[in-house]
Amino acid sequence: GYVNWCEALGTVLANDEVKDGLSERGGFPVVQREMMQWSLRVTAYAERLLSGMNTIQWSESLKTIQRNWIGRSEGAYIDFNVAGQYPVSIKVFTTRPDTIFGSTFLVLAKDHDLVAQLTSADQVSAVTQFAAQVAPSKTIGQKTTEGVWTGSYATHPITGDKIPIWIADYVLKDYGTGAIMAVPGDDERDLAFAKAHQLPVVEIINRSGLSQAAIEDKQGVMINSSFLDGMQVEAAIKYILDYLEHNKLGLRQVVYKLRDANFSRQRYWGEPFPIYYDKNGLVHEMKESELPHELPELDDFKPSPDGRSPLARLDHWASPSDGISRETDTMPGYAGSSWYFLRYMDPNNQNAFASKDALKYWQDVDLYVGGVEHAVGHLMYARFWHKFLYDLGYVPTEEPFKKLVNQGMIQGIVESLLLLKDRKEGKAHFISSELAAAREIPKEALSAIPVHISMVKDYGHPDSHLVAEGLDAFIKWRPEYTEAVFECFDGFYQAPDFGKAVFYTQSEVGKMSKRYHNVVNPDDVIEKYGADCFRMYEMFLGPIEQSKPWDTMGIEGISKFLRKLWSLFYNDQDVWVVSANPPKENSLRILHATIKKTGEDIERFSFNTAISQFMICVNELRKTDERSAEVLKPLVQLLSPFAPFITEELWQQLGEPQSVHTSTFPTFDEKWLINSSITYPVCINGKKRSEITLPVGTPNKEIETSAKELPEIIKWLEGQTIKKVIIVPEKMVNIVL
RNA sequence: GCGGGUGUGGCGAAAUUGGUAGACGCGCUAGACUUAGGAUCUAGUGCCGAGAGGCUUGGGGGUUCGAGUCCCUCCACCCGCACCA
Repeated sequence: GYVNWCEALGTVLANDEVKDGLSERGGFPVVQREMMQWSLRVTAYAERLLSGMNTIQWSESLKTIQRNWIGRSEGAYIDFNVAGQYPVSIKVFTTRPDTIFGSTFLVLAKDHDLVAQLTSADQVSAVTQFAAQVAPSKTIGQKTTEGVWTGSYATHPITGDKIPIWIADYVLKDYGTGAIMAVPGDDERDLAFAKAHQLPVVEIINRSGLSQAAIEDKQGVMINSSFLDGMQVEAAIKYILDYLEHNKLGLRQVVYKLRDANFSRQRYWGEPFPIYYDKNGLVHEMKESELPHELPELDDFKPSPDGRSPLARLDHWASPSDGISRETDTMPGYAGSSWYFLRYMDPNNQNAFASKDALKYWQDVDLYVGGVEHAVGHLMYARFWHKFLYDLGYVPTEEPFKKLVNQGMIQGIVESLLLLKDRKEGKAHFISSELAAAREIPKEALSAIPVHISMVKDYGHPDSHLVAEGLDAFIKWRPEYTEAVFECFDGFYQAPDFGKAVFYTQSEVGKMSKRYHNVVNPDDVIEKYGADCFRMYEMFLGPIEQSKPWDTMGIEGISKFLRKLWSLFYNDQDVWVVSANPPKENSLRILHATIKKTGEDIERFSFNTAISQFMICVNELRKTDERSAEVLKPLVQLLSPFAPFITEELWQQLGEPQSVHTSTFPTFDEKWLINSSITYPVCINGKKRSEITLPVGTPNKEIETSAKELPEIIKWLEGQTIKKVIIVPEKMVNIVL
């Protein structure tokens, strides 16, 4: 069949590897090309890939992306006979069979198989010319009404009317049947096309009385539709489907956008297929005794110019004996990524990918953390693959990934110099962002020229700016601006003398990208602050699923925290200060509160709040001068998933022979969490005016009396009548006036 | 156009079940120590106001003793899909 061929990459690609007619990797043009290829029948699992989503804990957005990709629609096939060419008929797909009486013409994709046969002699030149137009290969986002008449007519299956058959760009060959019955009375695109080519329009749905109902909404009453007249749309759909099926004019059908996935690549690096062809070209599987089938050694990995795999050049391998040839294509990357996690369950097994026992024990992947960019590629194929293995009885679950969390992207700050679009005396005129704001210069009058963040002083700070060195570096980097003037608060500066210029940059949150020259290399951060600090800061930035900007300055907060933590163990003379003395009550209270809070936070992936609790805990412990091992040991254990290196070091210094990472997470003791008194906020009409601390178990009556006696409250109550007093146990007091 | 999501201080954010909005951190301000400070420590820091006090979770409305949280409505931004019949 037809496949996505990318000349530049020298291989075919799966649909999810093609975006807007270009290869996702490299952005090279991709064309349709007829080739003999292996493909995975993912479509056979479309329905189960959809229904399975109800059983897994994935984000709604990710599920939606997969649902859109599968693209299920329920409708019908309807046959239209071609007038004068019996028994030729055109099968169309529609989700709105109820609108059949409004169908005034048919439209085929221009590469539909019947086009040549339907084209009349006098239309041949028009049709071939139109078909030959390099289809603005998926004219991105643009609707078009281009098309031509084939010269033929179809017979309306119910009314028997003759309706013209057209070809047009807006009907796609690879969706449905590649042919539609156009209903300009109820479809925007059909209507636009009908208007452009003066084709008749019949209203078939009365929407009067319906407010602003969108044209696609399945609402309204049928009109001009013979026996359907007067029915509501939903009822009409059901009725006409029964009618079509009963009279053998059509068939209920569900179609999907999802297509079978191409599984052959003309590359060296990939699993070779355990397949060979005999002299008649028939396909055979390799015997199990011949497995594993491994890639042969090769010196030159480039594809051969004829579009065949590099393996095809290796004659003795490709044709091991007379009349026998091997499959020389290899499998795509997603072959391995669809099941590697199963192998982890039993990595040394020589007989199977994993033993029954291992599979029974491990089952599936409990938690998968990954980027949303895999939504329609890897994550879809892995689910398909897993269901297939399940059907064969090789895995115990239908879904591979029970719970999935999409981590957000770390963004960067884009630092730009503002350039006035109007040049000053013919020279480029840059203006400090403070000045531009003060003068209220509109955005349209300015271009933002991204500047490399190494040139910016106080990068990430609100006052980020360039001084003389930065400006020098900038014009050296962008010589076209050598002559430019830079307007700062205290006047104009120009090369070569930037003097004491302070030129403020515009700072915006955006992607970290080479294009914006704002990529922060983790290696550099780790070099300066250490891996623990880097890791913790990434967790501290915000909720895991949210994209958030990297703020270089903020990392100091975590760095300070780790130094404070260290200072609980070593004083500033680097002397070990941990003692075996028992801790005081307050230390135990904060420790156990921290065990509880961070344990719960970890369970709900709220790492940023767990870290904030660690900070509170360390700050509290530092206020005392006790350095009790009884408190510090569990603290090190709590922190070990967050700062694995520093905690391992401290753990050893605490005299533990085993790794902290094999120790068990501490448990909290409820008795250290119970308070003897409670501080109640006292509100008047829901606004806090005072507070009062009372022993636990104070009866409501007493709470109320005490609250009313507070001086601030007395003041507010003066001359007012109390309507009621609400006391929420252990929470608050609200006096309603 | 359809679908998903997000709007809270100068910034990143917290508030888990309708109950003290702004925890924690950055930044900023003042002070201490210091030859020095881009180190450390202390205090302050939502906004308006001299103060009393008022205002405040994108805007407007509602339910409630009480709303960031629930309901209605509008707006802005981000992401995905997009001629899907």
